[in-house]
Order: sequence, then structure tokens, then C-alpha cells
Amino acid sequence: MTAFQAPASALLEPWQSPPVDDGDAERFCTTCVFGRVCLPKGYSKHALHRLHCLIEHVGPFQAGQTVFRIHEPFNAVYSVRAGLVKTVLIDERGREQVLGFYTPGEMIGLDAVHTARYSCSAIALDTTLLCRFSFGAMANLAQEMPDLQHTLFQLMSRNIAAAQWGRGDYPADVKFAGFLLDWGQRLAKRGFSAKHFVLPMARTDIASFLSLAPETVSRVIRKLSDDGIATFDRREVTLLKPDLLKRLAGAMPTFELE
Amino acid sequence: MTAFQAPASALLEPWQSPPVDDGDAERFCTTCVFGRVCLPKGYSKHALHRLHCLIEHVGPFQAGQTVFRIHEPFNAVYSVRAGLVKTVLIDERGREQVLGFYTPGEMIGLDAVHTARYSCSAIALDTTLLCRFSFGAMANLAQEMPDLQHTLFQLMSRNIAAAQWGRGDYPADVKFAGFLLDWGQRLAKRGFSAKHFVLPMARTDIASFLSLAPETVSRVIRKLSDDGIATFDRREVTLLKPDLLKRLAGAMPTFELE
DNA sequence: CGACTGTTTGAAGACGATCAACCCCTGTGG
DNA sequence: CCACAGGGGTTGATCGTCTTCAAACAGTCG
Repeated sequence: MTAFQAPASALLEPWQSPPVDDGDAERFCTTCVFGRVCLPKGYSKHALHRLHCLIEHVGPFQAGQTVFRIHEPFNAVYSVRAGLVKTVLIDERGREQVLGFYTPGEMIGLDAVHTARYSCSAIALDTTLLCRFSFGAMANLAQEMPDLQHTLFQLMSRNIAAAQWGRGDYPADVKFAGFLLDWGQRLAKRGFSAKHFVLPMARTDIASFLSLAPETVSRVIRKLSDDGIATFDRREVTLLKPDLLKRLAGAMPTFELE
Repeated sequence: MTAFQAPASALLEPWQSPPVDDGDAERFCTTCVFGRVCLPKGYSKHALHRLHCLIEHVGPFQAGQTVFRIHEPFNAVYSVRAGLVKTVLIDERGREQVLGFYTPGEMIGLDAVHTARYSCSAIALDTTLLCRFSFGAMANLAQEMPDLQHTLFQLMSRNIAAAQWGRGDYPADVKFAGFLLDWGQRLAKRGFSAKHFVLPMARTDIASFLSLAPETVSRVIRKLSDDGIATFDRREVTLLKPDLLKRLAGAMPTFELE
């Protein structure tokens, strides 16, 4: 188990730096996706201990560091505890395609469960802490812990729905509006503001994720600013007229991710 | 359990109409995704019986019929036994976005497991037979049958990877080439030819899936014909130069789906 | 302070969408 | 048996949006 270190984001505003609880031998970290599995239920100390032993805290990864690489042997999946991770694919010409962004409570690597190798690469975008565990071992344990099995199914199902986000050809401003709203919602779920937040990833990564050129993203941002719909100060965003934004994004079918 | 009826596709060439085995009380249908779970292993007759009882054979659905609709209460997932199903989303203007095509052995509805409602609609594209079961009940049973649990995890994982297929902005011909090859591979996995096959879905559906206009698909097809890379006779396709096709599609990152 | 990366802005061009018309095939009904 | 209607598919011409290329700019870190 890795000793806890304060992430660099501790320097940021309070609403940007969630407190991280590393847990202890008997009680799980509250930011962990498995928190709800073991805390309230009457599992035996033994079972909880086995669950706890399965999970290895890794990190911190610094921005730009690779968590795992595509085609590497698949040994483990990761749950984000703090920070931000992107998953990417590289095409023939070396251009990166961003598949998704993962924030605390979300899980990476589940798309490799049916293979022997990772099917994408994962790269930290900020100082990042992760929980790492063998999926096979976790599945074994889930055999005895119905709630754990349920949690795994939920996580995988949500991953399917998330992977379908943004399918379809829509105007650049629509896609970007949808992205802003989705990001706000995900933050809101963790108790932060859905209207005033940071987009910790580079414009380039947003552009890639939305299948747009970085220049186009830049122009959309300018348009949203000019129209008074939102303000952008470097990577800080404030949504001034969320209703207009929703109307924009409404052109695109939305996925309710829970 | 629904009585078996020969699908309309029985009129087609032999390589288009897979034999369908409906199974019996003790032995599972060989086309079922769960076939491998119960056949070789030493499960008790009782467990097998419970598994069997969980699964309800439904259909046939005729082309155009809806299997389930988005936002309907989520009661069950479906495994395709014969035929073809598409999953779709409808946007604000009533335009359909195709999320995926599902052939025998593939499972629909897994993206709704984490919700109370279906997150997309499923529509049969051909005479279709399905296996239907409550995911919750299946998960309960999986608690006692490790191989069943494993199968479910595999299916969900593959669904995640499949949902990521085709992400990114690539030229129309590249996307279509990738689609043709992917379709061929899926058929090959079921023992059919990867070079000579039928695309049972409408051009419109292919276009929507690839985020293209139907006209564009049509033009790409013409180009591939003119270049002697493949021939198209209505919905029948023959790949003449698969290597060239692969070079085309290579521009796009490929997902190895198993 | 100067190299570097990430971001913005501008001008030109390409690709695909759209619109409109036509064609083909199928099924239907007189 | 043929006429007709209708859906799906193809073709052509035009237009828009986004990409591309090029350059300037801003913030960061050594």
C-alpha cells in the first residue's frame, strides 16, 4: 500500500480539491467506489479484510504519466481516487483519439476484461491517485459478496452507456455544450458546483474527445463567450446561462448516466 | 417458451441461414451465449434447470418491430439467437442515431443495468429470435455459478469495447471500409465467409451508424466498386481486395473485439 | 530571460450534408 | 397482366461547416 501524498491540486481553490481519505485496515476510503459495498452491510471482518487486501493504492501519477498502455498484458483494472485520467487510442499517423475522461469514483480498464490485453492506453492528466486490483480476484470475491458483484455490474453497465456518449454527427457548438453540461453534472454528483468549475484537460484533449480540431473548440469557446452564455478564464469555466446551453445541447440525444 | 418458426431468411443462400437449435429442458441451445456455461461443467441438474427456467425464448420479431423502447422500465436483457437487431437513439428532431447492430450471440440491454429504464431502443431488422431474461435473477444465479458470472462479465466488457468502435472523425471511405471488415470478422467468428456476405440492414442504418449521410455511403460504395475493391449487388457484398480495404481502414484505430 | 507547449486568430480549401430529382424493385389492386 | 404507389437507393449540383495551414500569442518552466 502506497503512502498518501497530498496532490498538487491542493494548491487550487477549495471547490477543486476534494479531501482524500485513504482509509485504514478495517474501514474503506470514502472516495472508493467500493465504499458502499462494505460500510453498511454486515459482512464478516474476514471478508472485508480480503476485499481490502485485494486493493492496492497506487500513485501519485504526475500529469502526462502513463497508467497502462494499449496491448500490454491486462493484469488489473483501476479506480480513480483523486485526479483525472484520459483513455486514448493512437491511429496510424500517430494521432491521439481520446475515448474518455475519468474522475474519482470511475473505473478504467473494464473494456479489457474480455481480452488478455488492454484495449486502450490510460494517461494521467493531473496528479492522480488510483486503486488497482486484479479483476479476476475481485470477481472471485464477488462470488461470496452479492453487493460487490452488483457494484461491478453497475460499473460496467455505466461504462457501456458512457462509451456511447456523443455518438453521432452534430455541430461543434452542440457537442461542446453537451460536454460542458455533462462535466458539470459529473462534478455535481460529487458535491461540487455544476456551473462554476475547471476543465482540467487540455483543449487538444477536449477537441479529440469531441472529434473536432482544437481550433474549432477555440472558436466555439469564443462564440459562447461573445454570446454571454459562459465565461472562460484559461481552464476555469462559469456557465452564465445553463438553460441556453441545454437548449443547444438538446439537439443531441443525451444519456442519463444514472 | 415460444414454438420455433423458420425465419424468412431460410429462403436465402446456405451461408446466410444459420441452423437454429432451440434446445430442450436439459440441454441448452448451442447458439445461446450461455451454451459454454453449462455444457461442459459439472453443474447440478438443479442449477442447470434454474438457469434454463430463467431464460424465456421470445419472438419471432418481424423486421421493423420494436423489442424495447428507450425510457421503458428496464425489466430484462436480451440475447440474439437468430436474426439482427439495431439499437437506436432519437434526437430532438426525430432523427435516428444507430448505436449498434447485434447478431446472434450478442446481448442487448446491458447498458441499462445501472438504471431503472432502457437507455436506448432496440428494433429488429430481420426476422429475429431472442432469449430474454431478468438481469437481476441471472445475477443471483451467477452468485452460485462462477462460470455464469464470468460469462456476464465478458459480455459486458465486450459491450464496452464495441461501444467505442468507430470513435473519431475519419473520411467516409475509411469508416465504411472499417465497417465492412468488422462485419466480415463477426460473420467469420460464426463460421461464415468474411469476404462474401450480406449486409442485412438498410443503407440508411449503416449511414446513421457511421454518422454519414445515406448519399455519402452510396457514393463510397460506388467508388469501391469502380476501384474494383468490392462488388455490391443490392445488399450482397463481395470483397475482392481485402488487403486494400484493410489499408484503407487502417487509418482508423481498430478494436480487437476478442 | 528564452525555449516550449498550449491556445488563439485568420484565410483558404476540402469534405460531406443538403436539396431535388430520378431510378429501381416490390407489392398491391384493378 | 399491367398500372400504380411507395420505400429504399442512386445521382447530380450547390452550399456550409469544419479542417487545414500558417502565424502570432500567452503562459510556464528551465
